[in-house]
Amino acid sequence: MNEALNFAKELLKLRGLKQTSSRLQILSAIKEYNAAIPYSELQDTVIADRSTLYRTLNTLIDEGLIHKAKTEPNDTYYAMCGHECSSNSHSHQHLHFQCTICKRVTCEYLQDEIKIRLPNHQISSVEINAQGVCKLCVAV
Amino acid sequence: MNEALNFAKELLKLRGLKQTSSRLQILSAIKEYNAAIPYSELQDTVIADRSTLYRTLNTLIDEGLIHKAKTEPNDTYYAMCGHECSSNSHSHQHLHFQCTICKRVTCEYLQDEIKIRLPNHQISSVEINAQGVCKLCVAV
DNA sequence: TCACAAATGCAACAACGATGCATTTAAGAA
DNA sequence: TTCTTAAATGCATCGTTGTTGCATTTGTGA
Repeated sequence: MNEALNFAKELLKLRGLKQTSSRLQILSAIKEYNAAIPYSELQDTVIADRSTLYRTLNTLIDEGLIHKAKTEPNDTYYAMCGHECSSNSHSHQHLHFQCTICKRVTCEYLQDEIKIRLPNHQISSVEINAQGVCKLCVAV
Repeated sequence: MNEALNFAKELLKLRGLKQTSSRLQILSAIKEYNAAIPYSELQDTVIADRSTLYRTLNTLIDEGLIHKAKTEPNDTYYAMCGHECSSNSHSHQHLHFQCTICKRVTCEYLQDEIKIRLPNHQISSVEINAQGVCKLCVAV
């Protein structure tokens, strides 16, 4: 009946990856968190050596299962990727939003695509981080 | 005849700040670099204790003289602010661009302003980081 | 030249992130 | 089910970034 765990197992099977303890724990934790999960939360939750945690996170990123979000001043968050990501390419049509009140970090998809042009530059990737007040905290 | 040093002195005088050794060194170094300067470069260049370097950088940021740019995966750069910044507010109508070839980080001002709207969110600040190939490396 | 607040150097500490190496484990083959 | 093997893990260790407390030094204005 552990929904997040089943999700993690399915996802690993689908991508042809080993179902190791740390992978299952990490993916479950992210799934259950319902927002980008802070590294410290993973550290507290996942039962594994710190080096294993880092290595596994990097593996999952390389495989296109999760991605990283950085916030000011210095925190790292992890979130699930969509189906469009793979070990070949991460393509994220979203930005990362951090609420200055509750500190939650979420992936927000935009209706209008953002085009950025710089004369004489070839832009290959753009990363957008926004800060403000989220819909839950606005209501208060 | 040291232009960058004179610039640093003038800037500090203009803002009513003490002309200390680390401030002058840092501002001169940034001015001379002609791009956002990596922290490691400051570390190698500025003759001061590491803690002084950090404290002074934070002071200059607080006073609105410089600002920080972060790049993937984990580097911090520092650049001059425009006149519009002060100890009260940093307002940056630009993005940070890092060339994947020469690694230089520059502040790039956009002609068309970017508006980002998220339903039910109050956005207070937006930070944009772009990666690609700069005009110098494109030519090669 | 003096006084004082501010800046500095030094020491120590914490967190993040990486790596080498021996051991354990997941998963497919026999 | 058992065996095999590559991959994953734990442990030890290292380096960098960033912070803080405290005694000493320095810049500036009187």
